[in-house]
Amino acid sequence: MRIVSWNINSVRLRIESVARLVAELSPDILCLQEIKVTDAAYPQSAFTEMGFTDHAVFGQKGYHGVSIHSRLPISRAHRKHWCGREDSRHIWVTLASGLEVHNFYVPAGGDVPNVEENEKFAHKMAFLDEMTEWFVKNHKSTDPAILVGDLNIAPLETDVWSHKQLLKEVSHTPVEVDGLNGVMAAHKWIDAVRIFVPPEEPLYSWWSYRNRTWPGSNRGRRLDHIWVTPPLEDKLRGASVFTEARGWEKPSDHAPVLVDIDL
DNA sequence: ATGCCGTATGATATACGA
Repeated sequence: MRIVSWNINSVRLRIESVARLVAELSPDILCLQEIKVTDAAYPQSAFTEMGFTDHAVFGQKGYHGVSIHSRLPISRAHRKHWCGREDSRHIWVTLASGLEVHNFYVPAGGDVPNVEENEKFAHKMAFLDEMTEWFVKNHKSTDPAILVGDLNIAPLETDVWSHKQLLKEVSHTPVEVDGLNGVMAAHKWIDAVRIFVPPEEPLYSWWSYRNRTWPGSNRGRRLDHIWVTPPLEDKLRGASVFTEARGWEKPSDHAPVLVDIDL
């Protein structure tokens, strides 16, 4: 089974890019973030044409929004609000097999990495704390589960183009990395991509629009992740970032991430 | 410190992204 996760940065604007990705990678499950559209205006028929039979959308006007499309039967879809807000940042499905697939869009966190000076950063940190508590309380790490999404944090030194220069940049500050590692440790989440791309090797999934950083200077960050619980570790067969999509016409600033699991 | 570019919106400027 192949799962692909992609921050699409407007699904309506890039629906043809999604179709191209599906044609090239043939995912069984496709998870999108930043769809930036309401449920009512979501282009669901395009996904049916791509071969997906089951759909789950958690949209929002203008901002955020996440969706899951599957060729395998979805038994239940769930949508959850976080931090007492109405944001659409988390949708998850239970497949007929019992496997859960969680799709997240963690808050970006604004510019200033200080919870007292920056309300957006406080929201990001609170979101991580809630994630930690929620998974411990609501799920068992001994059950097979997959978590994907734009987590907006690059945890390893090799997950950014310059560890030293980004230590005080939101997405790579020590307090965010600690928060993300806390989410992982509490539920025994395993970073599937780093099983196949060694931690010593630089790996990015996002390159800013604001500088001409791609592909020339390659000033990227690995903000997009795929995690699995321990029962799935031995079933992992591959994982990678599909970097070339960042070079397509009118690209998203994020590249897709994919994992193959023997299920 | 700022701009760089891109997206969305009761939009011809503004908020947001990270």
